[in-house]
Amino acid sequence: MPEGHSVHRIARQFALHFVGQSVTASSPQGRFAAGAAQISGMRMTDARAVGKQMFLEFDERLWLRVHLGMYGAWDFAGDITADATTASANGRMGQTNQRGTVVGAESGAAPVSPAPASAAPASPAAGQNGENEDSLHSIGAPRRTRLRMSESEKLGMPLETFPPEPIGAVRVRLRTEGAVADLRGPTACEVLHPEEVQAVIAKLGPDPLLDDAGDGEDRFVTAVRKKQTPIGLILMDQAVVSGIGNVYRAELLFRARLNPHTPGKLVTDDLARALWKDWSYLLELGVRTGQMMTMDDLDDEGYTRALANRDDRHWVYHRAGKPCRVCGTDIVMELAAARKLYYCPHCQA
DNA sequence: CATCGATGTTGAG
DNA sequence: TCAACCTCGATGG
Repeated sequence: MPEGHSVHRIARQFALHFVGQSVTASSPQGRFAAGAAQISGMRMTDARAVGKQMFLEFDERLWLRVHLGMYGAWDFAGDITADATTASANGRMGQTNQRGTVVGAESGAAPVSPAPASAAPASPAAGQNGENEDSLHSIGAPRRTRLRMSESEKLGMPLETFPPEPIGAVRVRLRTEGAVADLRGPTACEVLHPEEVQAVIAKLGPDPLLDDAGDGEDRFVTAVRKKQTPIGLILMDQAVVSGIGNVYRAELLFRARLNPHTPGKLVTDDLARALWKDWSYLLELGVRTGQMMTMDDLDDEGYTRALANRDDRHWVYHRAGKPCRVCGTDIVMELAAARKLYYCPHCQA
């Protein structure tokens, strides 16, 4: 379920609270007993996200690969910094509003001109290292609490006892002295050796958070413009670009005013580059705020509404039959590769 | 309380 | 192309 931004946030939780610690691994559900035994007692040495996949490294170069798939989720509990502040003003970035195209402008063919990720001003007390983790720390000292991380994040009840009883079918429990992470419902969960991790990553397209400084954009543009496949399908292809899911797919296409059926070959170089830059922007925004906010440039009222209502966060996703926010035309939904694809037939003609 | 649908991927046919 | 995987929030009665 989670698209790329959530996985990066989960990896960040592990980096913050587990890396460097000795970890006890178990499989309360039983299905991962053997794998858990392989890594239990080792120190976690790294936590990384690549697109929708997460890799946790342990001593002896053993890696745990996790893909949450449709329903997967991690529940954290214990002395963790629950990042609940993201939905507040903290998540509100400077709205570099040089995108007349998106707000209410009906300027048809104007390509996306998203603010580069780096241009979004960090909030006042931004950390050094280029990391913007103020939202993680702003809540103060770690609290003994629960935090569910799937497609959305929910703060649970404060903890009475530690560790808490596993709830439901927990495939893996990772535990340090002060914190617990429970994994349920993943599509993939396996222990790998470094070469196997490399093989998985090699098959993945670029992730803007990892490849932005390198050749990520060029790899993306080249791959897109080589294909006859409709761009609406290409954006979902994890071999072309990592981390985009059904929501970001629809929203990126709308923001670019690009028809989903356009063959990759016919997407101009400029437009392909704009798509990559917009994905970089939205991903960074999603990681920073914990929200899939694909309509930026909202006024305070709109922002409040968007936070309250999931349905007010997007241009076209999940809005079939509703009027386009820009031109009023009914948003269309059609199935593409068994996934629901939403777009505005007028703006994205 | 039962049913539906979902922000994903794989593998069988 | 489609079922299976597997969980839970939203929806409706």
